Amino acid sequence: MTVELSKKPRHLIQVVGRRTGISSDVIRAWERRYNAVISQRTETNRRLYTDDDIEKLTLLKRATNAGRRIGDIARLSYDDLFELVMGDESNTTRSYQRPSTGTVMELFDEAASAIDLMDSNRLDVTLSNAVAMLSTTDFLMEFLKPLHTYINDECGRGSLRYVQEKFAKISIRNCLSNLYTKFRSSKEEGPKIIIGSLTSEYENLDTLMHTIVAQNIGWNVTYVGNNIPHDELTYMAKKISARTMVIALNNPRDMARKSYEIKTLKAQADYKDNIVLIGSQASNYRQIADDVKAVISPDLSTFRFTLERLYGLIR
Amino acid sequence: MTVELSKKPRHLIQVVGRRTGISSDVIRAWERRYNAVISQRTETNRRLYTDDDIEKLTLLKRATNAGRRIGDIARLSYDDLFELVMGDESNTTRSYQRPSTGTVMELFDEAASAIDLMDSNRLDVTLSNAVAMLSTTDFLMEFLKPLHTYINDECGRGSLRYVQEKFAKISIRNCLSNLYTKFRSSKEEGPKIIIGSLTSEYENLDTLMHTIVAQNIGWNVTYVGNNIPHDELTYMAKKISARTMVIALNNPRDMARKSYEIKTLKAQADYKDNIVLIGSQASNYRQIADDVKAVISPDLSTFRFTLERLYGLIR
DNA sequence: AATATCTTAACAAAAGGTTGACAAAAAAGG
DNA sequence: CCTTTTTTGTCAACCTTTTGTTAAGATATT
Repeated sequence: MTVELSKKPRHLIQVVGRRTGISSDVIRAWERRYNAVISQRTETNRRLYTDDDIEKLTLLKRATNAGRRIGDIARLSYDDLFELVMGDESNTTRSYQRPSTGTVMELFDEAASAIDLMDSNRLDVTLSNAVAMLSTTDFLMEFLKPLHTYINDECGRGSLRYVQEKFAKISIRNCLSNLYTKFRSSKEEGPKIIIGSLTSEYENLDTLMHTIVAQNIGWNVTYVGNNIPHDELTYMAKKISARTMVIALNNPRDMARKSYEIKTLKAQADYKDNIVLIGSQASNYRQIADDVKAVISPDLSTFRFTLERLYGLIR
Repeated sequence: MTVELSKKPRHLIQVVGRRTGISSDVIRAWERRYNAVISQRTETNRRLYTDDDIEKLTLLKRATNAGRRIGDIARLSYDDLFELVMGDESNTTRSYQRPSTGTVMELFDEAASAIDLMDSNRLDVTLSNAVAMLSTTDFLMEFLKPLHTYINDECGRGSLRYVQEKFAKISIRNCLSNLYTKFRSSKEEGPKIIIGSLTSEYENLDTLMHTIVAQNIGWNVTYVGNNIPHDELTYMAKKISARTMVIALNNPRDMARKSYEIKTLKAQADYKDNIVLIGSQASNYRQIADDVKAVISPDLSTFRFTLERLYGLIR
C-alpha cells in the first residue's frame, strides 16, 4: 500500500523542485533534452511526479554535484545511478557542495538580525535554510558554531539582552533536535553510543552539536540530556547495549565527585567499553582520563576525529 | 466528552479564518470549488465549523505553503494530508509511518513501551503518529497530558528510572517544539502573546503545552523559556509589542519575590495589558493576581477558556 | 444602524507549459 | 596554451490553467 503510493504521480513540479533543490526550469530541461524522468500529466497538461521520480532526481543532483555530466547519466536506471553516486561520494575528498563563503555570511547576518529583532519565525526559517543549503559539517562548523559564539560574546558584552540569548537558544536547540531526529532513523544499524552529562551540568548546545556529528559519522546515538546520575547512565548503557559513552563536562564545579563518578562508570561497564570526555572543562580531567583509558576531545573537530577512529575499530 | 466537543460545529467562519490564517473569502472559495470542508449551517444559513475542520484547513494551508495546489489536495483525508505535509516540510523520506489502527489507548501503550525500552526512534514515531491521528486538543488533553502524568507517577514510584524520564521528556519536548514551530507561520497576524517563567523556575513541559493551546486558538505566541528576570520580560514585550503575557509558576520557592516581580511587570506595562498566571503554583498567587488584575488559569482547559475570551476582547 | 455573512460573477495574479535563444562552463582539438 | 565545439543552466516571450481577491446586492446579527 505504501508501495502503491510511491508509484502514484502526485507531486507538482514546484514541490519536486523544493524537495530536490533542482529548479523547475532545469527539471523541464532535463526532461526535454535527456528524458531524465518522463513525467505523467494531468488532463490539463501539468507535470506530475512520483516519489520514485523524486528519488531519481535527487540522485541525479548528487551525481552532478559530484562532477558527472547530466547528459551522460540521465538515462541510467535508479540502481545504476545509486551505485555511481555511492562510488563518487566515497572517493571525493568532501570538496563537492562546498558553499561559497558569501552564503554563510548572508545566513549569519540574517540570523543575527532575527535575534536582534526577536523575530522567532524568521530565525527558524533562517536556521532551516542553513540546514538545507550547507552540508551538515559546514552547518555546524562554519555557521552554527560561530553564531553560538557570537550570541555568547554579545550577551557578555551587553549588546544582546539575556532574553534574546534565551530566545535564540530555544530556536537553535529545536533546530538541532530536529536534525538529530531526522537522521536517526537511518542509523539504526550503526554502533550504539550514549551522549549525556553528569549531575550538576546544565543543558548545553555544544553537546547537541556533538550528537549531530556522531550521528553524521554513522553512530546510532541516544542523547539523554544533562544532569544524569552516573548509575542511571550505566543502567541505560546496559539496557540498550551501548558500547561507547560520551560525557559532557562544562561546569567547573564538583570536579572531584565527577572524577569519581567517571571511574565508577568505567568499573561498572564491560572492560572494552569506551568513554569520551567532551566540553569546555574536559581537558581538566586528564588524570582520570588516563586512569580509565578515556579519550578527551575538547572540541568538535577532535571529537569527529576520535569517533571516526573508534568507528573504524569497533566495526 | 472532549471528543464530542471537537466534532461539534461551533465556530463561525471569522474565527476559523483567524485560527488558520486563511481569509474567509478563501475558505468559502475552497468549499464552493473543491469541497475542502463541507460546513454545517445554522438555521439562518451561517457556516459553522468543527475543531476537526480547523485542523484540516490548517493542514491545507501548510500544504499550499509547501507548493501544493489546493485543487489537487482539497479532497484528501486528514491522514493523507498529514503524510503529504510531513514529507513536504521535512524534506526527508518517510519518517511518518501510518499505523494500521490507532485509538488513544493503543498510542499510549505504544509510547509507554517505547519509554520502557528506551527506544527513542519508536517513541518519536509514536508521538508523531499521535499528532497525525488526533486533533491538537485531543493530542494534548487525551494523550500527552496523561502520558506526562504517567511518567511522573511511575518515576516517583520507582518503576521508571530517572534516565527514562529524562529521555522521554526530551522526545516530548522536541515533539511540542515542532508543533509550536510548524503552526507558528500561519499565526503571524494574530495578537501577540509572550509565554515564559520567572527566575528560579525550571523548564516545564506543561508550559510548552500551554503554548500550543494558545497558538491553536489563534494567538501569535513567542515562547521565551524558563528562568527569565522580570525586566527582561518587560523588554521583550515592549520590543515585539505584545499585549498579553503568560507567567508559569511551578516552583513553590521565592513566592514573595515573584509576587513583587509580577507587580512590577504590571506597573511597567501599559495599563491595558493582560497577565495570565499558569502552572501548579498559580493558585497560591490569588492575592497578587487580584491586585494587578491578572487571571489565574491553573489547568489547560481553563487556560484555553481564558485565552478564547481574551481573544474576543482584544480584537 | 453598523457589522458580518451569503451567493454569484468577474478579475487579476501566480504558476505551469512550449519554444527558442543565449552565455558560461566544460570538453575537444590543434 | 589557445581556439573551437559541445553541454547545460537560465531566461524571455507568449499562451493556458489555477486560484486568491474583490464587488454587488441580499440577508442576518448585534
